[in-house]
Amino acid sequence: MTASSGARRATIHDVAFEAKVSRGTVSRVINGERYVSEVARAAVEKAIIKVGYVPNTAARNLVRQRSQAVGFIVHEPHSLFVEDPNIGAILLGANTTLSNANYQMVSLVIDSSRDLERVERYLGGGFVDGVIIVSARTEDPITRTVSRLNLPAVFVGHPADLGDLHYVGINNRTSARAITQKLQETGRKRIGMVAAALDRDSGADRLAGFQDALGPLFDPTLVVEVPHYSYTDGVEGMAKLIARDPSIDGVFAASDAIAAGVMETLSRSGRDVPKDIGVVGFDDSSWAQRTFPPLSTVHQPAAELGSRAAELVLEQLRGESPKHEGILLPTPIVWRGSA
Amino acid sequence: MTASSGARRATIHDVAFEAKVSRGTVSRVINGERYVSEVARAAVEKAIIKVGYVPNTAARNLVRQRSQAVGFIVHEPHSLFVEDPNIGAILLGANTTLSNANYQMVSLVIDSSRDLERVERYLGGGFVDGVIIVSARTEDPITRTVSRLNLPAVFVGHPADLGDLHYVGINNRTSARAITQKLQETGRKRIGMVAAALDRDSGADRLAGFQDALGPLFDPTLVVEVPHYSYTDGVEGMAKLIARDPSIDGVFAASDAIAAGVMETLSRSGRDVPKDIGVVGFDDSSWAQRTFPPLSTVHQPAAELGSRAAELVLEQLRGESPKHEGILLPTPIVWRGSA
DNA sequence: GGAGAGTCTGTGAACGTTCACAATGTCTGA
DNA sequence: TCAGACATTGTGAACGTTCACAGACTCTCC
Repeated sequence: MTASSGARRATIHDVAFEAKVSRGTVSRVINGERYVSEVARAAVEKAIIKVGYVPNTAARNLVRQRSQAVGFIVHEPHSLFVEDPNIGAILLGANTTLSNANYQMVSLVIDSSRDLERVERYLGGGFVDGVIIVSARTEDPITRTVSRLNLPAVFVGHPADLGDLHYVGINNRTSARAITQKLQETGRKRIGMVAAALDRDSGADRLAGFQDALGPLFDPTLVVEVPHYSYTDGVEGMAKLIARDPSIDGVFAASDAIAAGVMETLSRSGRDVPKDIGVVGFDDSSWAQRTFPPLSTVHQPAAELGSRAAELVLEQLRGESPKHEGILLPTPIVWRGSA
Repeated sequence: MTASSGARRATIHDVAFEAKVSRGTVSRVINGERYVSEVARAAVEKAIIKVGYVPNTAARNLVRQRSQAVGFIVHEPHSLFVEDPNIGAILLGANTTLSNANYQMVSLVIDSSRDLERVERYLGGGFVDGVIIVSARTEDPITRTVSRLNLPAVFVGHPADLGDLHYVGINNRTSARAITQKLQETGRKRIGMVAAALDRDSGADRLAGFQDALGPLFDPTLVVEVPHYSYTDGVEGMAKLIARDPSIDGVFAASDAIAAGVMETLSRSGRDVPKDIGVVGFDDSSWAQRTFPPLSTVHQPAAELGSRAAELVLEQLRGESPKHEGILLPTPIVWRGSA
């Protein structure tokens, strides 16, 4: 109950009084412990409903010395956090799993070094029992922070210097190789790539996979690097690619948003997709269905990524040390009309 | 500190010992109260840094009888919560303001009646001190719940039956009228509308504003109703509009996402925007810049909506009763190339 | 019939704050 | 010089839980 509300909130004492047992017994019932007789349990359960008892989180957290909260740390510009459907889906997946386990999720966006400091203070202050970290880079200061604090952590994606920290991700390299091969099988000869976020493991691995697939045919002039996985970067990247080689007939875009931008540029330059040129993307986000024709892409199980990350954190919180250091989720190819 | 970490977390006692003052004085310094001498204050501040003290939220919340958290309730399907850039921006604005005031934000999505029950339990359990409610409908059960619990609440938007509950929003009706008039001024004669979400005040008001602008020229056959503010609804809505009157030369789409769908259909039907037909949207979300040509639309200050809502909740939490029952934010028209 | 194991229950202490109150000191003005 | 106001400080109690421990009871088996 809030301060403004008249009625006092029921406590464990009220339940104990109502059920004619002690605090201890009520506590045992609430926490599902052994050593409670059937009649006591029934009486307590009835009393809980009668007085409308809900445990006080603050009191419980105080004595148990934890916060019952998990931090969801996104190391990206604010705007991307809002727009990127991928991050949104990861967040939602994590949130669902955590709240089912009665944990609260606190989102923390790091957009500046001031933010970083604030987040580190927050983590050090014991406001969260564990963290899920999205889109960390290699040598990310946040990685050191969680190591130092000895805070149960799970990364979505896996920067190179993760040490023995846990992660859940996908194999960007083999997935990129697979979809590039599929694109080759449609008979394309001059295949380029709009690569992005090369400071992130995901970006670098997608490029590597692309190169794997092409093998000796790989031509570095047909690779354009752009900073972000964004629509506008796709628009500009494709323009450069066309300028470099107008005869290009296939493009692997490092993300669906980029692919949407790529298709925009292609349509403005009068090229027909997929007749003149085939386009494939990566993520299978909501972008993929907004393009025309709909995009062939790699399905990234974003929501599951989030919920598996949450599970790994919960395992550590329960004191189990997860069997796997990292989990890689499968990434089926979704073939639509764009290639 | 976490249970797994060795070092004990510093408490107020450690600070008091270090600064050679009492608990009470430390508490006064932390909470910025009067009646602390300069020398005591300085000693305490120094000690806090030395021992690395961070207040324990659980203990504080326990004695103060509050949770220091605000619920962010979204009454929409999960998927919309993730995709809709508007809701995302509102969320971000609210989150920023709340965390600056040292409040935590807890997102709660209501997608089913089971969710509703869970959320009501959560609110009744005192887990939040206040709530921000997004996209409630008229006669929404959540409205009754917050009234009953006497929980400080602020709505984003204003369903008809809000009573004396506070809200922050925009004037959908006058904004819709203004942009429709602007579209008329470009010389269009046959103007239609793809209306959406008529069960929501926003949807109904946008339609009303459209009708206001057209006055006697209003022709109900040129209004198509679709369920959601979504891209695919825009695609289908425009197809119907063309079928009803192929000579249509102007469209007001109830949202930017719808407008993007509308433009997709127009491009497939071989119509040029803005030469053959002018299109205007509503929201000024990221969609508006993804279309080609970029969309003329009504700017909805989504982030500010969120932060103002948060401010209103915080005011109530401080015991002030806000001066205004509702706040309406200005909505400038952003004129780009689509009309 | 008594030892020992197992089950069930109640109680005091602790978690780390805030808050009201009492005690002390200092200043001001008559 | 002293009353009263005001500033400053310390202390005990309370917030609502959990947890360890001790005590009581009930079996089982020799």
